[in-house]
Amino acid sequence: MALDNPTTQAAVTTADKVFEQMLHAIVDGTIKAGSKISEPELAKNYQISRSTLREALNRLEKCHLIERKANVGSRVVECSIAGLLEIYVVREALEGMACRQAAINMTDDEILEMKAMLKQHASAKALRDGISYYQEEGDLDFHYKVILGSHNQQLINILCGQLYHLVRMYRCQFGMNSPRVTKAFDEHSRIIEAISDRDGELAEILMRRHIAASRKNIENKIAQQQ
Amino acid sequence: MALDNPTTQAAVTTADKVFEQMLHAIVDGTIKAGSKISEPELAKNYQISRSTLREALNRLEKCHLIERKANVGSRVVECSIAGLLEIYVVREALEGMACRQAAINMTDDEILEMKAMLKQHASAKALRDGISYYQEEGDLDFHYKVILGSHNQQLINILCGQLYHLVRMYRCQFGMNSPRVTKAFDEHSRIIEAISDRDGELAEILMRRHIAASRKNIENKIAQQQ
DNA sequence: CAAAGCCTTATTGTCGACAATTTATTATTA
DNA sequence: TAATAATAAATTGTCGACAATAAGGCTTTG
Repeated sequence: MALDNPTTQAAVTTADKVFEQMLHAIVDGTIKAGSKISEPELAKNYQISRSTLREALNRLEKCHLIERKANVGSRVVECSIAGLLEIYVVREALEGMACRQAAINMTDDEILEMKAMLKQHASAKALRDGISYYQEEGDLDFHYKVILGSHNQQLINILCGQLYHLVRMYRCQFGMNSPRVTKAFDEHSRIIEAISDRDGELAEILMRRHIAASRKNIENKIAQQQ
Repeated sequence: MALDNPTTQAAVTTADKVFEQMLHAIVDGTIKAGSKISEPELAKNYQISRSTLREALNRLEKCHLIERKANVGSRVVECSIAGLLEIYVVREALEGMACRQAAINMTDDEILEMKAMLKQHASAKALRDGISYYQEEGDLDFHYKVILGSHNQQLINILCGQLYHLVRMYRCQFGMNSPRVTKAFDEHSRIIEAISDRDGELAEILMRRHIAASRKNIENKIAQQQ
């Protein structure tokens, strides 16, 4: 499945399974943003012990999806405009660098794969233009592939392991089917081109612009609403 | 104390205290890099239950200081040249952006504080030139202040909360008293100047060069040794 | 003798209960 | 009545024990 996280290995332990269930629930808002987490209640719901639940909570905390205070408890993070913009700033820096590294470190096979993926997205886009949900998945696919292509384990961990869960949460809860799909698609093409040319400097610049454009798009939307 | 982490609140629970003890032990190599962690053994050493120890281990995992495999156990991370260079790449991207944001978001008071700190470092440096341990602390102080000055919670969490423990670990275990102290000091000055001028673009460029210079310095050292 | 399979041992994952702390409620007092 | 103090309830932190899984040593077999 497109949105599965390439850094997480298959869930073997029950804590892992509960973690994944809660992950989805938090991302899609079933467990509401900002809500308090009651350990006894959730443990009963999932029919597990509190120890196991706490293990799952620790994994969620690693993704910055919940926050814990000693002797007080856990809360799901809030989704605020300010928080969203903060994430964009981090993404601009990190994915820009990931893109530069990808231009250096990607294998030729990986580049071919990316081109194929983009071609597939192109036809899917032609098919159902405007409907953006699949495009959103495609967008994440693209960004994942670039990040993985950096071959930098730290970058991969931070971006795919933690930050992207938050990104998905915001996309779900703020319902972003942006009108940028077509433009974003072109930008993706040029980025792949730069990577293919092994031009790390250009690749970084293009990726940073690509993400900054998304951020500005959001900022404009907000400005309009007010 | 200079090296204390500004993002971590005072340790109240015993798991917190054990976490801090293990943190120091791992950073300075008392608990060897790459070594396996035996839960029963450590629990006995610290005279706590395994549950509490596991809580501490989870915090260490959040800092990427240990790695866990399901049903197998935890290991302290290895310190490799490749791993160190990976961190520099991430720092170049993130601290560069943090510096840009600091130029935008720092208060005038914070900027004054940074200037004062630098002046203090200058006198301390004149006093004991060449001895770099204190300078290392000063260096971390400087970088911390810039990161905090970004006023971006995500940046602060990633850099101060996780990555900097690893940075300190590498510094301790690879024993880096680089001959770059003087040069680094000048670079710090120029960065603060750019921030003071509210020139985010320049501030980012200077910080990226500053970190890239450190990375290249290491790469050269390695190249010489071989 | 080497390799595969089984068994023993040790380690990790999970559970339920108790202790410590916080939060909510009630009672008291100015 | 409002604010404070004391008390009760609930929640989190910690503990020790059991179950499930993996690692190491042993036997067996080709």
